[in-house]
Amino acid sequence: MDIRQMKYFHAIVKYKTFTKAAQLLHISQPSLSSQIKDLEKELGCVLFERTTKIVSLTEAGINFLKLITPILEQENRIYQEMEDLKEIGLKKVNIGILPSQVFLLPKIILQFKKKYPNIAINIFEMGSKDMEKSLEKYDIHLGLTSPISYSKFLTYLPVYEEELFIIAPFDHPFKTYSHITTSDLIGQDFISYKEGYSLREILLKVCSEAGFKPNIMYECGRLETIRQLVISGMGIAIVPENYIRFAISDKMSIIKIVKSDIRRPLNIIMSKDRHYPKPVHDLKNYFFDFFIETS
Amino acid sequence: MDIRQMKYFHAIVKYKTFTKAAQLLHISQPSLSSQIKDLEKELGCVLFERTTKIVSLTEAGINFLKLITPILEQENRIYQEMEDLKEIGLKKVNIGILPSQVFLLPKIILQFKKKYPNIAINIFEMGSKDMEKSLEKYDIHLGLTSPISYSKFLTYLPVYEEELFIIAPFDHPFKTYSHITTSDLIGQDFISYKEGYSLREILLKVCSEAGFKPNIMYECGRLETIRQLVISGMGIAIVPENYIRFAISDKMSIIKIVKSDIRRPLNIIMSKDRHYPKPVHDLKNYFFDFFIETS
DNA sequence: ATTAATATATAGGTTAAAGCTATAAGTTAA
DNA sequence: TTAACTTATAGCTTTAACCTATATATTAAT
Repeated sequence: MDIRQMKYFHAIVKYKTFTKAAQLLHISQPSLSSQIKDLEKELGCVLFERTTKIVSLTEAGINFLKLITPILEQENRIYQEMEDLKEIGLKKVNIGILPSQVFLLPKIILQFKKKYPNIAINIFEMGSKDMEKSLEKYDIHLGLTSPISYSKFLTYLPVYEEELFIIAPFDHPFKTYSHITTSDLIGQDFISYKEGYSLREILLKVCSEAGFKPNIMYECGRLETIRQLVISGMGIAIVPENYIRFAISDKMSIIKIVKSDIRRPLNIIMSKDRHYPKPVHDLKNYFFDFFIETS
Repeated sequence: MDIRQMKYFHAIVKYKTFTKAAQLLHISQPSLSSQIKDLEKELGCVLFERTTKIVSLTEAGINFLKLITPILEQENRIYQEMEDLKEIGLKKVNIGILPSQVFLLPKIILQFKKKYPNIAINIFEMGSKDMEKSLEKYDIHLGLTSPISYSKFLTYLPVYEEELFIIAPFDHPFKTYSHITTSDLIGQDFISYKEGYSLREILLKVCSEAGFKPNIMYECGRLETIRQLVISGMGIAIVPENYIRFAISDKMSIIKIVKSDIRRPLNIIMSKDRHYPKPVHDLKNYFFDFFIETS
């Protein structure tokens, strides 16, 4: 099967005769007949009921018509989109980012937009696991993440290591603490990120450092939800430095964790086997510089 | 551009080297290189960044990958579906029917299912105009309709002529009438089908017979809505015989229109230039017989 | 630095298939 | 019966997909 044959078939459906279709396709009528014959042989069923006066579609032909239509449409789209791409070079940059880091985007995006006003930035919020998958599927150009595993298809560029904090309800005993050590956390109820998010791994690591398993009351994928649950008194949660720096912090206590070696590494991750256009590299560097400046 | 080339491209993406991909495709490495080169020339952009050690996708390559994926998927589907069709011959029959006639379907479908238990019947309710369009697009095999125009691509098989009735609110003066003549309708408020439905044309014809233009209070596409509006006292409506025969009739008055030559013709319509399989012809005959039996 | 290994690209010839012209065979309408 | 129109067949030509052999380029190891 062949797009060319599909187009031939389509033309016959449109013009209702082989002869007319062949003319419009700029091929001879015998060639067209022969191609349709080959196609029918390959599919194992007759597509047209031919008489000398009229050509009609068989049931199989109708089905085939319905099946090839999206292919022909998509083929046209390919030519158009590749043409667009040639002119602009790059239409949009897709970036993956952890929910805890979205707050630092405005500054970076502003910087990027100044240099590349015509390139759109698409932001995809997701956890560490999904970010690696998205990169491998070429859905995003680069990601800012805290890796929980390492893929050989990706490059990991460390940019920062975040301190960790505890957020607690306003009336929680922790409100009087100036800082927290890991052993203070024993016996507390926790709100945690779900599987595939690095903060979950961090929580487990921190607790295992103090020698206990955390009592996780609730798991979710959105930082805002965690904040609401903490405020409402369901438990305490671990959050990273950048969340504290940029998020609204009223109605809850924020206490730093000290005397722990555990930090949350932030990496920019990119595909190894992908050639990136300049704007993407620039964006990567803006991220990198941002962390150097603010640390 | 060519599905074969798309498959070649896809294989290189998958196996990351030309040599490996060529092996899996059962062609030589130079042939594969040449094909990709041709493809790149046609598209006007480079798809791979090649070094001897690694092959990486360019931005254009990523885009191309995303664009061809649906085509490759659809191609597989074509082979599968055409294979299925060969075995079963016909998987489903699509019929178009007027909303006013759906009530007579159960009996006909039962009859059809007895003979063809493995063929599904898809029912599409629509107005006369849409039914002709659907037939011409091969979306339905046959339609039961009351034609408001005649297309040279369709065959029209008259099967019945319906009497016409008026439905009116329960407290409407018509409730005492044993029958209605067209002149009785002067000055009434009407609920009508919208453009493209034959009952709208019928209403206009009936009123013009009595020499006036109807005052249409509300237009809609669903018979059930019309019934509700009539019951709630918004106006009266013309309905055909088969609606009266099979629909629930409480909470409103139903009065026959007499001394009018106007009937509502019911036709089975089919494509002229389409080869129909036997089950469709049988279904057509079931419709035909049904009307002979019940008239 | 040199060499071995491994990758893609190029050159030139072979083969398969898509194309052509000419003509046959079938159908409809005058 | 014939003229006009259709699709199908026969046989040849041309295009392009494919091959092998070899060149070129890069990496890794000696």
